[in-house]
Amino acid sequence: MRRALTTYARRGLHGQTVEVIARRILAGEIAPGATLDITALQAELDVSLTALREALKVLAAKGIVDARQKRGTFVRPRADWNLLDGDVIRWQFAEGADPRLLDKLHEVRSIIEPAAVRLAASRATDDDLTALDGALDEMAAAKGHPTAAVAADLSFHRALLAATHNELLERMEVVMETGLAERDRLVHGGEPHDDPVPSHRAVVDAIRVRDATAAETAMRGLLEKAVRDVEKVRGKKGNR
Amino acid sequence: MRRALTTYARRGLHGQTVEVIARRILAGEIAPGATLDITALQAELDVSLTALREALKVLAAKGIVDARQKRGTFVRPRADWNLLDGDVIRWQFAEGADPRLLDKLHEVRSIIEPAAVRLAASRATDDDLTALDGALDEMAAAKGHPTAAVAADLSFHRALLAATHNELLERMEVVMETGLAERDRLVHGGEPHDDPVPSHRAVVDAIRVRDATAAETAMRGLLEKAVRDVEKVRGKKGNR
DNA sequence: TAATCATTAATTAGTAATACATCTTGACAG
DNA sequence: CTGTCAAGATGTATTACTAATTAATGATTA
Repeated sequence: MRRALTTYARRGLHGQTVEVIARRILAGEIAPGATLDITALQAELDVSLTALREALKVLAAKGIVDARQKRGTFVRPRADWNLLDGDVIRWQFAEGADPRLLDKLHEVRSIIEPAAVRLAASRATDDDLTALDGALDEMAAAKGHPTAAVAADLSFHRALLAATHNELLERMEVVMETGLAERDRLVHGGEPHDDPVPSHRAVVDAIRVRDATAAETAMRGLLEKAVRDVEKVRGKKGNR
Repeated sequence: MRRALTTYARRGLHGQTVEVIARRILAGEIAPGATLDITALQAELDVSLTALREALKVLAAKGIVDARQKRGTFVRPRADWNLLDGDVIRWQFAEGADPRLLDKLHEVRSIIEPAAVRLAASRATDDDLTALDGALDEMAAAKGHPTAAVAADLSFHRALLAATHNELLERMEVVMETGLAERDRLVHGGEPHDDPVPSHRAVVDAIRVRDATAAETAMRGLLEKAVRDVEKVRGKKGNR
């Protein structure tokens, strides 16, 4: 059930190096098109050239930087970044994040999930349903424990995507994961929430009886509630 | 307009090393869970340890391998792979590809694109429409030139996703790109095709007049045609 | 005996110095 | 004005080494 938060290995000195450079770029501190001063970075971060290069290879693999002989290592245009990469999404939230990112993530989620429940309704196996029930139990048990509630929410949505039996849809998890967690973080601290279990159970029940339309409707209900929750918090905090 | 095919830098000896190892893993030659014999690989590919390690960093960044001290470098379970990464998708098609991958890609496409045209209908700017018209022109000019036709098709779908003004949706391009290209490759060689321009123009026209429903309908028509084309070819070739 | 803690060994992580390959720039010739 | 070639800058790769991490093993102690 437990899952790694990052794809690349974050262990060791080298992992920190990746994080530091990535956050600088993602926060806009180093702008697209700018060439990285390798020697300065090396001195500042106090790492060897080899270690630094390995860190940059990770960023290159995610489309963030590119190294060209004689021209240097530079930040690629944002259009080339692998925004569907879990690490890239996470780094964006780290600092100076565009608040609209959350809306964009939600937009993707509200495209994927209604379609996903339809597929789940036609393809879910007994194991999938067991996993979904498990997530509901987890959600019920998490009442009053914000961290556990977020984890349960993620479990539910993961189980749902898994029930589509389409690997690619399943991996959309990374897009939703951070958004979901961020939303939960934002929303918590508001008034105590109404029990999320019934609304989620409605989705599972519809999948169980293979009623795609009912499942989709129930899911759209969840999505609308998510929007209302965020709007409520934003309104309170005076954000637009 | 031209765009890099890979995200990581494929230049140099190192780039080849990544490709070789990636393809072996993606083709199943090195199974998930297996530990890589670094020294053997080094000898076989005739590269230095450093170069090999940098290549492995690229794969690590895409969630394909993980290196743990004392335990070795091993292939991560497929569930951890960044399947939404353009390189990973491309590598899967390279050899021994699961034919169902194409169906999965199409499934994602048929979820994303109808939703995308709805958004495009409400958000497309004049520039977006110009880009779409340009893609239609390209498509018209490409008549009889398979390669150019594929390129034009890709331009169209890219312009469409761009018109949603959601970066994340825009990056779904990588998921569709390879699938689209692969489908076109598969389908060409069949009988001469009917002109694709009118059906695509219908989508653009609906977007221009901001008729989301008409745009969605037109898009679903395109998607169904895509399915029929592939089925026709598969039936002919005796594939199931 | 069973639990705990220290030792060992295997393997990746990191350093450093150096040589190599290749791309860009710009000079020069046609 | 255009193509070719040389120089130099800079990323790429090699080598050899040391450090850190951790699974497994064995010793010690309750």
